[in-house]
Amino acid sequence: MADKRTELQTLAQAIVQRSGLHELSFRQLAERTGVKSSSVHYYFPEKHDLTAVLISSYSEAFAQRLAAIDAQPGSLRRKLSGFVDLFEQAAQDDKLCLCGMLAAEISSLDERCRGLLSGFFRQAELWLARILEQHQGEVLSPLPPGRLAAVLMSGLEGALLLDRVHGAGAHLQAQRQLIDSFATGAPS
Amino acid sequence: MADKRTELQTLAQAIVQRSGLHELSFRQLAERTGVKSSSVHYYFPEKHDLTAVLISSYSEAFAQRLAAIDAQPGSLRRKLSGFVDLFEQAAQDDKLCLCGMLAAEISSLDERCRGLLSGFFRQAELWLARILEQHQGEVLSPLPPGRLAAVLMSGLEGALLLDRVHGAGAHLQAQRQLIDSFATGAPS
DNA sequence: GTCTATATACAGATAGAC
DNA sequence: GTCTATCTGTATATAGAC
Repeated sequence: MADKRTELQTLAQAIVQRSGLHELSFRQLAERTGVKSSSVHYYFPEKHDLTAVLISSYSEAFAQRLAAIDAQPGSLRRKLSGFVDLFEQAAQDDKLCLCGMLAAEISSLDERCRGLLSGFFRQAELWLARILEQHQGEVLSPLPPGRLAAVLMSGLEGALLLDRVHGAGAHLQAQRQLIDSFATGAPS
Repeated sequence: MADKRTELQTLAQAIVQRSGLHELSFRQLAERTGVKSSSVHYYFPEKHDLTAVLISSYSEAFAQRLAAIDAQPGSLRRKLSGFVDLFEQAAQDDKLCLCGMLAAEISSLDERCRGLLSGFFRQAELWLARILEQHQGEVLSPLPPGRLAAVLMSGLEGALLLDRVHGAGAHLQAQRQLIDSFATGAPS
């Protein structure tokens, strides 16, 4: 681990993705990284500060992965499959999307964090809508790109949620089949 | 309110649907119903007991609404629209589905509650799959009923989640459009 | 940067009087 | 059934020494 701040942040993110913001405590964070809770407050004065950093860095990492998908050419189906892979990675670690988890806990977030959260979803859906528009010839659906983007984002966040309760990956798999049903493997 | 137990249960359900299990405390529950927290423990000895009752009664009420949809004949599109209405009602109250919320908080549930939660989703998806199968002539989708049921359930739970953050009902609306795109209004 | 020590608040839960 | 009173644990957060 590069430094203590990064170590704390990485652990905090994993805890939120697995168990939620309420299971994240400065004490636990301290114990599991070998410092005292007051030291955690040195890096992140208040819990809202830590939360905001988590959302920001998660959004940034997500954006980079989207850029990586953009970088190499491919069909719509291939690109959307790459998008689903981002969620699959979380699922296989028994995690939710950080922002999906925080969306459920929105009543505990301050205004700043709510804005960052909203930004994450806007970013993801704008990316999806743009991809769908760029490959419109490969879309076998009457839904306009923005609507289809909303369907996919809801579906993927919901699939992560439900697969932890029930179904052993079946919900994410069903989302893949939905995509295959409207995205042809045709020329880019 | 019929009796204190019912009053407590009703309030508890609303708190969980709006803010989650962690925001539900025996103290708050007591204050807002005019008793002391020890009285709440009289009705629900432990928090897990209250949680289990909430899930059970929510599942039961949900099943009754599904039966009401079954009761009056109609096209697939009409029935699925009635299903979405159940989620729409929660959304307009700024609530999530109780079980969607608890799915996010699964790490805080005991085994009994997890089983009840799983039962809720199984029930909902089996109903959807049955409806899709009964109206298979009206389904314009290559996905088998079970898969389509999983897609819809994920999508609706996710839509409730995302609409609270971002979009003012757009995600639920997009789910309705998805349904309209594959469910013909054809004869029942 | 990390520590000790502490303030303050609130959580779930129980004992026992009435 | 409802109360008072209390136990115990944990949370966020801060002051100030080193």
